[in-house]
Amino acid sequence: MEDLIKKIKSRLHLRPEAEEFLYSISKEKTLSKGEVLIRQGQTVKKTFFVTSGCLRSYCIDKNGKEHTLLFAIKDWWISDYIAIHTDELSTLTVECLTESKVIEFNAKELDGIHARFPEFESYQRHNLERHVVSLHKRILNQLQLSAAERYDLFLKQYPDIEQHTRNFHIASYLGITQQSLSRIRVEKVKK
Amino acid sequence: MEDLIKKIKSRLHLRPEAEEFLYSISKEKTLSKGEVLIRQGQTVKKTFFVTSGCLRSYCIDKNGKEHTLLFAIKDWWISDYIAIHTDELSTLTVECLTESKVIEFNAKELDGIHARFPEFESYQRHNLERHVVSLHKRILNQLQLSAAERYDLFLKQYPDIEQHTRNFHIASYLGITQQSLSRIRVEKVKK
DNA sequence: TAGCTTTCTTACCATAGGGTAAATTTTTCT
DNA sequence: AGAAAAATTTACCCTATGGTAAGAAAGCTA
Repeated sequence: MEDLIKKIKSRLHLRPEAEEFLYSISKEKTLSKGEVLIRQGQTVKKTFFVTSGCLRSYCIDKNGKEHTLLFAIKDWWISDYIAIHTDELSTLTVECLTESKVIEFNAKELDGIHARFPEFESYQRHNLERHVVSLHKRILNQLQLSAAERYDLFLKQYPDIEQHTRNFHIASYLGITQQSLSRIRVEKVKK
Repeated sequence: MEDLIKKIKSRLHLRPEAEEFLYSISKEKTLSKGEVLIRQGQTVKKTFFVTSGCLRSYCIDKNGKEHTLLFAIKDWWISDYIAIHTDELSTLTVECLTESKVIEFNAKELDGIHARFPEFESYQRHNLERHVVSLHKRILNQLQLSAAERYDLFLKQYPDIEQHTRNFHIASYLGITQQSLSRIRVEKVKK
């Protein structure tokens, strides 16, 4: 929990009452590899702040293939925000890729922080703006880069994620098969 | 400008002073087809609310190919949010696809509305949350759907956009060439 | 309406990446 | 450590999409 408090404090004066509120609605959890926090098709009420380890969110398409939306490591949030903000059933599964520690929140309760402590509004707005920017960039990269270029960029942008993931997770994030990724890796070594 | 005021009022009690503030920092513009509002490589200070017509934002890759990030029609906002929120030069070009009317804002000035009228914070947070959801969905669609499926979905989701755009614009949004889109359209008719 | 420009279609061949399956390597579990 | 399971690599062929180029259609402009 200290990690989250520290992260918030780096950008916001955190009143003791607000800190207390956060403690009162959070639950720290240690998860083992393979554990599933949210399962496609169920209702989603929770959101998670990662303090160690690595998780990913992905969907399973009609042919049973997995497509990774997001990896989350230390200091990232993860959930199914599509489900949370549209009140639909989850389209995503969130699973643990390594033993991890997370802080669990009920998303609605956490959202209540904005009404109680309005200073969180602009903090959260800023977080969302940055998230939007990273999504815009990802879409543009997907449109204009080859698979090999996307892989290079991934390694450069997220060196800390690669350590925790299997290649087929990365492939499913890049939008290619693991066989293609394997070929790309071979070509890289040759150079 | 009434369109924007109306849109805001549908979700927020808009104080007269806030409405006045919006008027004081906005400028209505009529644009002709082909006009460029933001050009790749320049600094970006403006953001636009569309009241009629259609615009798009796109980047040009190292081979000169265009990739469309967004179409904007009535009641949508458009700018280069990557540049605005990272203080970098624009990676995007924003151009008019048809004669259009927009309301122009200086992005920083507009941002000041949150400090002056804090009720806009949660309004904007909600807008950003919905935007994030649509971007998540777009990424997942890009990962799991074929080009033909993405085209069908585009027509279904944005019937009002298709009227204003050329096919090669849509192709560059879907991540395919206009020749491929042409083939897909032929196949659709056959069925 | 004619002429010019842009967009769309079609055809051809090229290529990046996919699907299946088997062999190999790595990881996990006991 | 050794066995079992999972992941990766490799090979083969296949398919969706790309690139180029030319002709047809549509849209603009005078």
